[in-house]
Amino acid sequence: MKTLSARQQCIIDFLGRFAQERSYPPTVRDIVSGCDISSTSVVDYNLDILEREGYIRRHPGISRGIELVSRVVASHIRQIPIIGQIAAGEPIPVPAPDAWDVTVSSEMLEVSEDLTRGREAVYALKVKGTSMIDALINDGDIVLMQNVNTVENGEMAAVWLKAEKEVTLKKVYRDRKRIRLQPANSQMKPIYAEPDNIEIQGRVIGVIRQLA
Amino acid sequence: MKTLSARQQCIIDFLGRFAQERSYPPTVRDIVSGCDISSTSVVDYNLDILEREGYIRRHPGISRGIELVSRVVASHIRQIPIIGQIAAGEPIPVPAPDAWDVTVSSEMLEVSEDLTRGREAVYALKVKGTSMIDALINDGDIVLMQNVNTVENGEMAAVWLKAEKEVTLKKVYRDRKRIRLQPANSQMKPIYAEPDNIEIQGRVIGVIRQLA
DNA sequence: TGTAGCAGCGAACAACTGTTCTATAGAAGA
DNA sequence: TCTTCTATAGAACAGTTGTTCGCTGCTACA
Repeated sequence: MKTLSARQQCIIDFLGRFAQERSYPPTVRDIVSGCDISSTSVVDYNLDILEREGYIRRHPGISRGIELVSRVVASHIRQIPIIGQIAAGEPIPVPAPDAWDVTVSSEMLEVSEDLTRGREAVYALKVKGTSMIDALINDGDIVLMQNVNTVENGEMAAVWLKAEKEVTLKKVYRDRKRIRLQPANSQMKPIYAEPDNIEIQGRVIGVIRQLA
Repeated sequence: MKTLSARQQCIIDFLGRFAQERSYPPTVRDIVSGCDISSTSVVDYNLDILEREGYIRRHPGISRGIELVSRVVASHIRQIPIIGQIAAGEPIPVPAPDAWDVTVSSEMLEVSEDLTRGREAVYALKVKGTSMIDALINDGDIVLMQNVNTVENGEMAAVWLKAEKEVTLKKVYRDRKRIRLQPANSQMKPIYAEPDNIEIQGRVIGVIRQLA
């Protein structure tokens, strides 16, 4: 990427502002008036350069067919339903099939696609209490979960301990016969469980914490 | 809002899909082919209804001038620059004024407005190492920071300990003469510091962790 | 049976808009 | 001085696109 001329910088800025205010891209002639340029061909000329340098993407022959590539990301927003809470003493709520519906769930969380990585069946839970401290998760945090019944070795999961009637967030490892549940905080010791005492309730794919 | 006809529902869906895939709205004729309609006037007719019912907004005479109002979501998204990393042994990078620029920063993070709460001067840092464990922050986490020099009592801040040449994330309390730095993990003990040994480098407003 | 309203169709117009062509001026280099 | 490259300007063309108009078929209702 070479350095941009003042005019090219102005065009990039204008593209961003325009798309922000209205919700569609500008025409070549919009840019003419927005950047005090006196000919559409000058805009065309500079847009070609900006595309060659990778700042924008053009769609030939299509009106308003200009994309700001750094903003492409903006369209990859995902809405996640917050379907309940997670606490040590109770199993996590199993998401009902219609809970995904945007209109049904009361609270929605908006995250970028690169946090969910395109996974299906993702939902969110609010953490109640400080029992997940050893997973580096505090009271009030929001946990992003994926609705699965099994996890790979080493993945963080919500595990229901049947005998203890307790849910815990741990990294799950299969050691020979037993299951090793390892806290995210490596300073803490793992606990071991019999395979038929645990139930994987979901995979933890992320944590979001809001302070003050 | 009345219930929509199948055709109107199809148009709404198409508007969403189209804007998602490309990053500009469709033309009337795009809708014609996208919804198997045989005349542009039918689209025009139904768009008018959709606008009257409040589902979309139209910009007369402007090509691709159709906004999906229910997807206002896009405007609740904020782009945060990831300007560097935070580790125990080095001061956190002070954001240069132009680091906010979308085109300048290499990596951007997208978060919903309710995470930043409309604050100014917000940036993000990637956590390097496990030295922030007592703040319940792990290696690889992303910390959302606000560029301020002072914080309220009890707020989490990035504190530079001059003598120790170390940055740490703690809740800051002013106790009589000394400053008490309290870990987020309430099981951990606070440390105390002299006022002229510390420098507030920013307020921590959130944490994002991505697993597996 | 006649009327009114809704939904759709096809064609056409006029404005909008991307693109191209020619020309000009300055800077850099041979 | 001549050439080349870059940046700009104005004009024109052709395809794109929003909008309108007349017409048809259907249903409901009196």
